[in-house]
Amino acid sequence: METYGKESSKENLTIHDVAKALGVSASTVSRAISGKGRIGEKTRQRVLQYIDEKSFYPNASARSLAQSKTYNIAIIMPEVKDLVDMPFFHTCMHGAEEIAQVNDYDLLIVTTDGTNIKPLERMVNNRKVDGMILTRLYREDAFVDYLKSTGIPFVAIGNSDDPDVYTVDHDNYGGCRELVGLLLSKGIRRVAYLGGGMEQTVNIKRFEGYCDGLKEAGKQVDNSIVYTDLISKVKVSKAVEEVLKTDTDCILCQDDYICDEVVHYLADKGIDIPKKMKVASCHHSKLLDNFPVTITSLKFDTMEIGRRACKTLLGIINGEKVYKNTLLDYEINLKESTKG
Amino acid sequence: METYGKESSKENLTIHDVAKALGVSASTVSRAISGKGRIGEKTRQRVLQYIDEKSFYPNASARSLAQSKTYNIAIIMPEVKDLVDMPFFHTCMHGAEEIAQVNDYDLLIVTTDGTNIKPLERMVNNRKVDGMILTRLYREDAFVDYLKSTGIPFVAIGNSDDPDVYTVDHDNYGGCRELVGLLLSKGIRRVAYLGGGMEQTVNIKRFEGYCDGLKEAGKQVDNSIVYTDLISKVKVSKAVEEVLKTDTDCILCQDDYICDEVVHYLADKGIDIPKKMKVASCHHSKLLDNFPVTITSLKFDTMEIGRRACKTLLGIINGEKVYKNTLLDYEINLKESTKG
DNA sequence: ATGATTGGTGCAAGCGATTGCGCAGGTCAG
DNA sequence: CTGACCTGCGCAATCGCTTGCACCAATCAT
Repeated sequence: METYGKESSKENLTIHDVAKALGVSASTVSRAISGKGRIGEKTRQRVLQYIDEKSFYPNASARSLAQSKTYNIAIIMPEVKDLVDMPFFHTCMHGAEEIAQVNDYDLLIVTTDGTNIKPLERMVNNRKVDGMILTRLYREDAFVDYLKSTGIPFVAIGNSDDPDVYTVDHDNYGGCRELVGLLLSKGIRRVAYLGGGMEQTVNIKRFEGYCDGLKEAGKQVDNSIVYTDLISKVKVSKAVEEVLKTDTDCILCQDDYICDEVVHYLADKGIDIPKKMKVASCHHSKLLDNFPVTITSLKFDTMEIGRRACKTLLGIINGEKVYKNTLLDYEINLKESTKG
Repeated sequence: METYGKESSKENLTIHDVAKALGVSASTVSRAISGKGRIGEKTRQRVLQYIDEKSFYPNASARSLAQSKTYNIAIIMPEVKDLVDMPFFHTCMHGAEEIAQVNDYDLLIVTTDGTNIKPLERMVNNRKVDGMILTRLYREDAFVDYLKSTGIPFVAIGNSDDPDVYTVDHDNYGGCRELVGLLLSKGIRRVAYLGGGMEQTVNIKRFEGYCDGLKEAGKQVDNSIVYTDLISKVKVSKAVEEVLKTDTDCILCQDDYICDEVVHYLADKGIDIPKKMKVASCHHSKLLDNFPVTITSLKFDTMEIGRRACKTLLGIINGEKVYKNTLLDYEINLKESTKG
C-alpha cells in the first residue's frame, strides 16, 4: 500500500489529511470545525475529537482568503514621546488585546504620528485587517476621513458627532464639570484652567466640562486664567507664572503632562501645594503617584476603554448592534493637593 | 460588448483585473510586482505604472497562502503591571515595529504571563506569523522550548548559551562590572546588591557583573549585603533596613523597580542620598527622572534593542546570515546619588 | 542557412480553506 | 404505496496570488 508523501512527515496537517484519515470529505471537516452548515452530530464529534488529538489547526491564510476575513484588527497608536502618555496608550492597547484574544482575533499595532497615513493605507489596501481602533481622535481627523472613505469598520477613542463614527470615551465632560463643582463647593474661589492641544476631542470635552462646571456654580469663565494652547513645558511654566500674579487659588490641569510641569514649577519656586496653591488634574496616570504630594484628579479605567473599543469594533465587524457612542464613567479622587 | 461585472464597481482590484486591462497574463503582473522571475523591463514598467495609478495592492491573504509566508511577526510581551517596566517594553515594541514596517512586515502583539503558552500555540499552529520576538528570557524557558520544538524562527531578548537560540541583549554584565569598578574607584567602600527574579537571564548577568566588578577591584562578594530574592516592595525595604545596619555606603539596585523602593524607603527614614547612602541602578527608565535626586545608573537604548531583535528575526526568516548573540553597548550616567 | 541559446510570456496547477448546490436515503402524511 | 420533505454529506467552484514548465520569437555561433 502506498503512503501519501506528507502522511509520514511531521508537517502541518491540512483539512484534507484530516478528511482522508476519517473517510469523510473536506467540507465535512470544515463544517465540523465551524459549526456552520448541516452536519450530523456524531460525525461532528468524531471530527472534533480527531483534530483535537492530532492538534490540527486550520491555516489562517487559507481561511482568510476563502472568507475574506483576516481575524486581525489594528490599533493605531501615536508615537509616545513622553512617559506621561505611555500608561494610557499602553494599557489601552492591552485592554484591546485582551478582548481580541478572547475572540480569536489578533491585534496588530501600528505607530504613526497623526500625519503619516501610509501605514493605514497599506493595511487597508492589502486587506490585512478587518477593522481598526484609533486611539486618538482629532476634531478634523484625516485618518477618520480616510477610513470612512474606505468603508472599513473602525472605532475611535474620543468624541464625535459624526453619525458615521463609532466612539468610545471616558466622560471627560461630566468628570471635569463635577470636579470643578466639587472644588468650588469646598471653598476654592478661583479655578484656572491649563490645557492645550484643543484639536483633540478629548481636550475639548474637558474644557467644556470646566466651563459648565463654573457656570453651574454661578461663576464666569475668566479668560485671564484660562490657557488652551500649552503644548510645551515652557509654555506651561509661563502660564503658571501668569496665574500666580492673579488671586487664583487653584489650577486645574488638563492632563498629567501639564500637571507634571505645574507641580515641578511650583516646587521650584517653593510654593506650597496645597497651602499656597491647589492643584488638580483631569487625568490620573500612575505617574502622579510619584509626586511628593498626592494629586486630586479624575480617574479613568484606561484598560477598560481599550476593551470597550475592541468590543465595539468586533461588534461592528460581526454586524451586531452596538452603541454608536460609548461613555465610560469616572471616579473623582480627592487628595492632598486640594485640601484646605 | 459585455462588461465584466466587477469592472464597473469600486471594488478591490485583483491581479487578474490588472492583467486584463493591460492585455497581459496574471503571472506577468505578479512577476512585475515581485521583481522575481523573468520579465521584460518595458512590460514591467508598464505594469508598475498602471498599478500605481489605480493604486492596486495585492491581497495579503492570497499572497500568504501561495507563498506560505504571512509577513507578520509577533512580539510576546509580559503583562506590565508596574509603571516601572512599561517604558522598557513599550519602547522596545516600538523599535521592533519600526523595523517591521520598513520591511513591509506587520507586528502583532501578544501579552501573556510566562506560563500561558496557548496564545503562542495558536499563532504557530494557525500559521499566523513567520516569527516571534520574546521580550523576556528565563534561564529555563518554556516558551523557548516550545518554539524550538516547532522550528519557527524566533529571537529572545536576553542571554543564552543555547546554540539554537538567537538573542539580543544589552551588555548588562559589562555595564554592571564597569559601574561597580567606577563606584569603588570613587572612594566608595562597600557596595550592596539588591536584586531579584534570578530566573531571568538579564538579572543573572547583572549580578555576575557586580560580582566580577568587585573581584576586579580586589574585593570579595559579601553575602550579608547581597540580596537576589527581592520580588516585592516589602522585601526590598526589609533588605534596605538590613543593609543599613552594616557599614555599607552604597546600594546597587538591579533595576528601577527596586531603585524606586530603595529611594522611597530612604526618603521616608530621612536618610540623605548621597550623604548617608549612595544609590545606583543597573537600569535607567525615564521614571528615575522624577526622583528628587538624580540617580547614577546604566543607560541602555531600549528602542534600539527592539530594532535589533526585529532585524535579527527578519534576517533569520529570510535566510540571511545574522549574529547569533547581539550585545548592545551601555552608557554610564554618573549623577548626584553617588556623589561625594 | 541551421541548430542551439536565451529572454519574455502564458498556462495551469497549486496553496488550504469555505460554501452553494445536488443527491441519496430516511421519515412522514395522505 | 407514493410524493413531499428533511438530513447528512460530497462535489466542485471559488477566494487571489505564485511559480514550474512549456512555448515562441529573437539572437547567436557555426
